[in-house]
Amino acid sequence: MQITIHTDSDRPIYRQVADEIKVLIVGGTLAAGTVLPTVRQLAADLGVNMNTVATAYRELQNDGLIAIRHGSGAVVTSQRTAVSNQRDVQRALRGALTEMLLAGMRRADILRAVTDELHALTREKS
Amino acid sequence: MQITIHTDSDRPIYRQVADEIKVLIVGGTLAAGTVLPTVRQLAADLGVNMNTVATAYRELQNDGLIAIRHGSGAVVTSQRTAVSNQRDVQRALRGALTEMLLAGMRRADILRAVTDELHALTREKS
Amino acid sequence: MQITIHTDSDRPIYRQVADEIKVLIVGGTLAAGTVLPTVRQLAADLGVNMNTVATAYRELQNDGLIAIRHGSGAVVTSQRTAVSNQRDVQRALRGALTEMLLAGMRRADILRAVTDELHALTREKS
Amino acid sequence: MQITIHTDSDRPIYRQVADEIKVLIVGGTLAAGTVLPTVRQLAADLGVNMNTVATAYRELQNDGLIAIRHGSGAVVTSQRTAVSNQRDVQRALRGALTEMLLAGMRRADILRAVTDELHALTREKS
DNA sequence: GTGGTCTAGACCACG
DNA sequence: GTGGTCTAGACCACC
Repeated sequence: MQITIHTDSDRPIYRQVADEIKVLIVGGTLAAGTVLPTVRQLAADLGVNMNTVATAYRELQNDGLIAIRHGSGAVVTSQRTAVSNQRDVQRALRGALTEMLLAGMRRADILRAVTDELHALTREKS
Repeated sequence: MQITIHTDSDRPIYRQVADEIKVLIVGGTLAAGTVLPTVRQLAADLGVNMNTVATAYRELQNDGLIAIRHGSGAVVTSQRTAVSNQRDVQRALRGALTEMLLAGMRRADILRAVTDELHALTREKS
Repeated sequence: MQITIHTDSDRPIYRQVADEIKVLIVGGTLAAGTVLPTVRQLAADLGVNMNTVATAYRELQNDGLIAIRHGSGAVVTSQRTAVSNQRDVQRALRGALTEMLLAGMRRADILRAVTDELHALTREKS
Repeated sequence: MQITIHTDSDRPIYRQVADEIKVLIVGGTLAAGTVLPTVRQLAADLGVNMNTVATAYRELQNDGLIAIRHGSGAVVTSQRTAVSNQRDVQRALRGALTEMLLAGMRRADILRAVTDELHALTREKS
């Protein structure tokens, strides 16, 4: 499971972990029935605290995307196609565009940045 | 001033306020020279503490979007003096793209949403 | 950590703290990776409120000089990630020159002081 | 009396006014015995509040540089050659240089900026 | 009356 | 235990 976290970001690590896994599930890369690594193992892989991964898994469980089986890891349970609503999307998108416009970026710059970052994000998860 | 905040959101209130005003300025709704409500006034309107609004205003001032003059309120400055750095841009962009991926949007959907919103934002500015 | 503040000064305490740390970082006394004291610790040392130190740290974070990680303190980042904009530069420079003119220094005195101090600052860095 | 103030600066207007006059006196442009404009007139010239100019004059009086004569303006009284101490100078200079180094400016850039700004400051007052 | 700053204390998110 | 945020209230600088 290829996950990249940015410790220097202001987004909580547990959320980065959860979000990356969510994207994989929603995107179909992780099908229902797939077994996720144990909390302990993923924590070791990422070099983060076990609590952090546990929190991420708990969030995934709350979203109904995985089932945590005591002693035997977690399993992807859902085929949900969306875990974010339109309002959040619009707010985030508008904020990002505003930031880019403030940076003096032109339409072409913005579109290029979007495709680049999109490419980077989805490639990391392949 | 049309600002709505969500106390139950996980985004800090001061940031919600700052971001909303930022969008209004970049969108042109708040033109350069416009006088913002006083800290106390806006705090009363929103039902939050004075300091919370003051923090939001300070952030806008650091971004160069408004000028705060002791004893005489805050005014919107020219957008040309504003600055935004690459870190802020990347952070916002990455967050927005993640949000869209979580909504189950595919590459084409995302690009369309970006161009649409970009169009909407810049059109408002005229 | 050698920091001294002057409560009777007209410069805000949080800015004094931030500026002193900034000089230490740029001068190389605080190298990248160095862990700063916790907010509570430094506040206790200086005899000021926690929030005051937190404000100073936030300013340093906004400048990209330190990275604050929830639950695990603040560390000095590489100077290369730091940013400073033209406004800050001009403001500081104008203030310094005015101060020197008020001290009765003439053009030659000022230029010599600048080169001397510049030499001292960059030499410390090695 | 050629005085320039920057309302967008974070330095208080009254201090800008006071400092500019101080520089003129310390620099010898305004000799002892010279009569300053009335508070009312200078306020009108600068487009600022009368209180602001009055505060500036009061500071000059406290520094022993001028004498305020009730009803007949203010007169330069001193030939003091310095109204700033070495500690303030060093602090301001170090802060400005730190800011410029953070902005990525090289030695040559810094020296040029200093001479440029110095020229601008002293020319304004001729 | 305006914003700036600081304090004290509280609660929460994070690791 | 760490930092983040918010509140309430106070005092000060500024205009």
